[in-house]
Amino acid sequence: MFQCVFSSGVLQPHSTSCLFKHLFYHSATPASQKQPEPIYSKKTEIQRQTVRAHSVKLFVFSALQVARQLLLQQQQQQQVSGLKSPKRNDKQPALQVPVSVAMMTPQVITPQQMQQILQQQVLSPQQLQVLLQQQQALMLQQQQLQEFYKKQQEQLQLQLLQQQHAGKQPKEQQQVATQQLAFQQQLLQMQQLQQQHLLSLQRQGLLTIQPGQPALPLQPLAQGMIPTELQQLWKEVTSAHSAEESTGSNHSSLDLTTTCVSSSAPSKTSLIMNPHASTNGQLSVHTPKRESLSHEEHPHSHPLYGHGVCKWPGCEAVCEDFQSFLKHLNSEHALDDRSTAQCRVQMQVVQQLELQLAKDKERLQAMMTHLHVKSTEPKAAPQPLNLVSSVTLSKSASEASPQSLPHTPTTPTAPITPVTQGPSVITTTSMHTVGPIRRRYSDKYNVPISSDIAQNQEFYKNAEVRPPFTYASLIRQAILESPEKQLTLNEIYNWFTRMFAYFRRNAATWKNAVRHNLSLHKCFVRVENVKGAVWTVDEVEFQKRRPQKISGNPSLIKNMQSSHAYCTPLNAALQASMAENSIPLYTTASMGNPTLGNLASAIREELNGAMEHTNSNESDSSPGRSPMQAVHPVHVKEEPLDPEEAEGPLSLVTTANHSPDFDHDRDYEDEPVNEDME
DNA sequence: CAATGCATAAACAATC
DNA sequence: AGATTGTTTATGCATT
Repeated sequence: MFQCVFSSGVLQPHSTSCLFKHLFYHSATPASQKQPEPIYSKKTEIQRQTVRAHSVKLFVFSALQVARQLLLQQQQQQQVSGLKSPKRNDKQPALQVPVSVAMMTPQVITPQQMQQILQQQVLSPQQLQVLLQQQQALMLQQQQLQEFYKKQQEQLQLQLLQQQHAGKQPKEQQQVATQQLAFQQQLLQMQQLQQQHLLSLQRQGLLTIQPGQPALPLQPLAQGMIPTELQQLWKEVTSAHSAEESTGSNHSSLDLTTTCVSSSAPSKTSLIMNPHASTNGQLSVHTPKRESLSHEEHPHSHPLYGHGVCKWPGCEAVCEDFQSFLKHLNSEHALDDRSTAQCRVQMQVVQQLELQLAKDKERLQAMMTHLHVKSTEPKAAPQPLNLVSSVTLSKSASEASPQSLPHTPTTPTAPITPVTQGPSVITTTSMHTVGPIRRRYSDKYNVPISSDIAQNQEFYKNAEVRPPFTYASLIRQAILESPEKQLTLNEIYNWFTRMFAYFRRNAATWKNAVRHNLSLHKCFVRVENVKGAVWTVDEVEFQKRRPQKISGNPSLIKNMQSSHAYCTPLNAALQASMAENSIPLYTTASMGNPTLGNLASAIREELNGAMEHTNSNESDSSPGRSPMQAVHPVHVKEEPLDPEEAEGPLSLVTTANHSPDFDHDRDYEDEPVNEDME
C-alpha cells in the first residue's frame, strides 16, 4: 500500500511540502492501523493463556519506550534535523502535488509514520493538544489494559502453579508462551502506536529544529542516532538473549542466570529494567548477587523496585523497604521456569522493539536524508534574494542571537540546516511571545499575494508564520476577497486572525498597524455606510504605491514564494513538553511548507498588476498547473528561518515591555472569526 | 550616506 | 465611561 503511495505520482523536484502533501493524501488508509481495537478483540481469546506475558511485556515496553524517548531526546539535543516541515494540507487535497518515485525511498516510511508526520507537521497548538490527548488516551487505555491483565494474571498464575504441580510440563508451558507471544504482538501494536506517536512528536521536534547553521546538517543525526545507553542496552539484551538461546530450553533459565551472575560487567546483566534504569542508562540484574551490587551502587534504585512495590512483571507485591524487597525478590522471583520464561518473553519483546526502533530510525534517517538532499539540490537561486531573510530582524534579536540570523544558506550544502547554536533554548513562552518584531516584508517584490495566500492558506492558518506581505497588501487582500470588496475594520481584523495564525496574538500591535495603514495609505478609502464605515481599495492608488519590479524574474518569484515555506512553526505544546524534559531545543517559530505558489497565476497576477483579483479558489483547485514550474525547474532556495525564531527570548523581553497588549495572546484564540468573508 | 518604505508605538480625537 | 475606530506623529530598521 505504501509503495503504491509513492509510485503513483510525479513529483516536483523541489517541493518537500509537495511530497508531504502527497504522502498525506495517501495516508488516509494506513491510518486505520492505528486502531487499538484488535487488541481488545483478541484479548479475550488469549487472555487466559497469557499469564504474565503481557505484563512482562508492558514492563519491558515501558522501559524501552523510555529508552527510545531518551534516544530521541538525545537526537534532538544534537540539534540535527535539517528537515523542513511541510504544511499540513489535509483540507486541500486539490493542492496535492504528486511525488515522484525517484524522490522517495519507498521502504523508509510507513504509512502510519507518514500520516503521523503529516498530521503533526505544522501543528497548531490546538492540533498538538489533540494529539497529546490522543496519546494520553492511549496510555490510559494501556494502563487499564494492564490492570485488567494483572488481575487476570493473578488468577492464571494460580492456575499455572496448579498445573505445574499437577505435572504440567515445559511443553505446555511453551505452548502458553507461544500464545503469550501472540498476545504480545497485539500489545506490541498498541505500544507501537504510542511509540510512533511519540516518535512523531519527537520528529516534529526534530523538524522544528531549525537551520541557521549551514555546516551541521544531517550527519550528527545519523551518527547520533543511537545513544550510548541504548546501544549498550541493546548489546546487553542481545548478548543475554543469545546466551539464552544457546542453551537448551529446559535449562535456559539456569544458563541465563548463570550468565547474569557470572557477568563481570555490571551493565551486562540487565534483562529487565524499569524506565528509570533505562533512562539513566543503568543496568542491573535481577539476580540476588547482582541486586546487592546494584544496591550498593545505587541504593534503593533497583529497577525492580519502585514506590514500595515489587516491579517484577505481574507481581506488585508491596515491600516496606528495600531489604524486604530483596527478600521478596529472592523468595518469590527466584530461579524457576516461570521466571525464566518471563525473561525469555521479555527478551523477545525487547528484540522486537529494537527491530522496530531500528526500522523507525532507518526510516527517519532516510526521510531526512532524502529531504535534505532534495531541498539542497535544486537550489540555484541566482540572487541571494530571499523573502524571509529580507525581513528585518529586530535589533534586539540580532544582538541577542547573532547566530540565529535566518540568513539564507544559498549554498547547496546548507539547505535546511539546524541551528546548533544561537538561542539554544526557546521556551514556550518565548515562542508565544513572538511579539512585536520589526521585520521587513518582501512585499516589495510583488509576490502575488492572492495566490500565495491561497496556496498556503492552511499553512498560514496553522503556523505562526508571519505572512511575507505588508500590512497594506494584506488589508487589500482582505478587502478584495470580500464579496462586496469592502470590509469594516473589524472584519479586516477578523480576516487577519482567521487567515493567519500569526495574527492571533499581539492583537494590539497589529491592529494598530492595520488602522495605521488604513489611514496612511491613500489606496484605502473609507466609505460611509449605513451600518457605519467600510474600507475599500483604490487599486490605482495601490498600484502607484507599489512599483512593479520583478515581473521578469521568475526565479525571484519562486524564491519568494518558497522562501517562507521552510520555516516551521514551533509547536507550543511540543516545546512545552520538551521544556519539561529539559531538552535544549532550538526551534523555529514557524514550520514550513514549501508549497510553491502557482507561478502561472503568480506571474499572471504580476503582469496584471494585481488589478484583477485572482480568485483564491482558483489556485486552490489547481495543484500542479504551474507551467512556470515546468518551464523553469523550480529552484527551491533554502530559505532561512523565519526571523522570528531568531528572535529568541531576549527579543521577547525587549519587546514585551513595549507591548501594551503583550499578554493577550488568547484574544483571538477561540474567537470565531468567520463573520466576514462567508 | 540619504532617501525611502515599512513596522511599531503612541498620543489623540471621534464615535459607538 | 469604556471600547472602538480613525488620524497623526515619531522612531527605528532595512533596502535602495
